[in-house]
Amino acid sequence: MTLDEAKKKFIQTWGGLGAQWGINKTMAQLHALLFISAQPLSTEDIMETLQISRGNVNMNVRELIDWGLVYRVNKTGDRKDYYQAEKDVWKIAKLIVRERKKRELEPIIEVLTELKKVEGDKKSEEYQSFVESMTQLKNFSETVNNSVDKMIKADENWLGNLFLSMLKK
Amino acid sequence: MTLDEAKKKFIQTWGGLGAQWGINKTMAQLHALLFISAQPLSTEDIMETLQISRGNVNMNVRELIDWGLVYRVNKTGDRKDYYQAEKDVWKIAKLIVRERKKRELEPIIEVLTELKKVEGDKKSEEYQSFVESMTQLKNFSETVNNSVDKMIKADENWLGNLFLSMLKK
DNA sequence: AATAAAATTCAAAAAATTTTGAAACTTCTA
DNA sequence: TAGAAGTTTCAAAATTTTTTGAATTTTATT
Repeated sequence: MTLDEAKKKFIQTWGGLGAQWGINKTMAQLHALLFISAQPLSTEDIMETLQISRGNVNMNVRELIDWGLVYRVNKTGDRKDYYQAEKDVWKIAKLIVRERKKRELEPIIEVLTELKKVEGDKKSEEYQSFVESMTQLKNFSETVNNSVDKMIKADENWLGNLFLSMLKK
Repeated sequence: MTLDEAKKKFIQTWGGLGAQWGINKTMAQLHALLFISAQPLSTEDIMETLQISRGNVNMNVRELIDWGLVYRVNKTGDRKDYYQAEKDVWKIAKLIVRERKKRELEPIIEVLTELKKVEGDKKSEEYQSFVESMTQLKNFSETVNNSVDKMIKADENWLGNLFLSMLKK
């Protein structure tokens, strides 16, 4: 397999994977393209490579920047914006986990907290069953939430330690 | 909030969450409905509650059964099939993680292994950059894969230890 | 300030996904 | 084994999501 074929295949595969995780295929492909690109790319570069429109590039790049996965960079003596992806896989994972926690996990915990307060006949099987389900789910969600916090901290310590060891040298 | 309102809200919320994770909204709602239902439900019950067609119920129930999240049960003296969801939240989490590992993580590791073998000018920055990206991603994926294996075997405090074990390799 | 180059927006079009529902099929019962 | 009850299938319709591209806005240059 040549380098170009391999890049193409990676972009396709990553796009497909993204789609299975509720991420627009083009956004995932765009992320893949920037992730494997040694140089920052311009809107034109991306349009050309992925064969998509200017508006589409703009929209998906903005979204990736929102997630913190892509940076806008400027080349001196060039008015164009160039885009560059975060390359550190651990950082990428952390950014995605942090964002999904904020967007999905925290809101669902709020909702579950509300739903546990439902009114009804406390003796009925139906009522007890529902409250029990909400309780179980809330406990689970909170455990995941705490674990994610730990993970984000653990990763920072890991980076912090690395930084220290570099200074010592 | 009454019990019926709470159930409705849970089904809506769960459906929305599923959609953000690449799961068909109806499938997620159907799962929510069965999850909070004290009794197994028939196709008719589900059609009625979610206001969807027979074919739609059948398709989504089949998919949930494939994932291991829903069981088919029979009542004696009744020819209808009834459906019941797994109620243990930790079991549900394990089933989902196991299935996504099999469907997504393992295949991507296969692809990354292939892509690392790309041919090209080993001295070029472009080549080195690509191979480095694939290597990083493959290492990460394998770490996640191993952690998931441990998690599936472990008991309920798996998650607390998951990310730590990922960092320790 | 005028011009040019690039970025952004968003309504409409295209594409993809989901849903429907009636026909076909299966299973059970008398 | 005929009929009834229930399940499954899948082509077409409906809906949702994504993409396009021209008009508008922003930014930089002379």
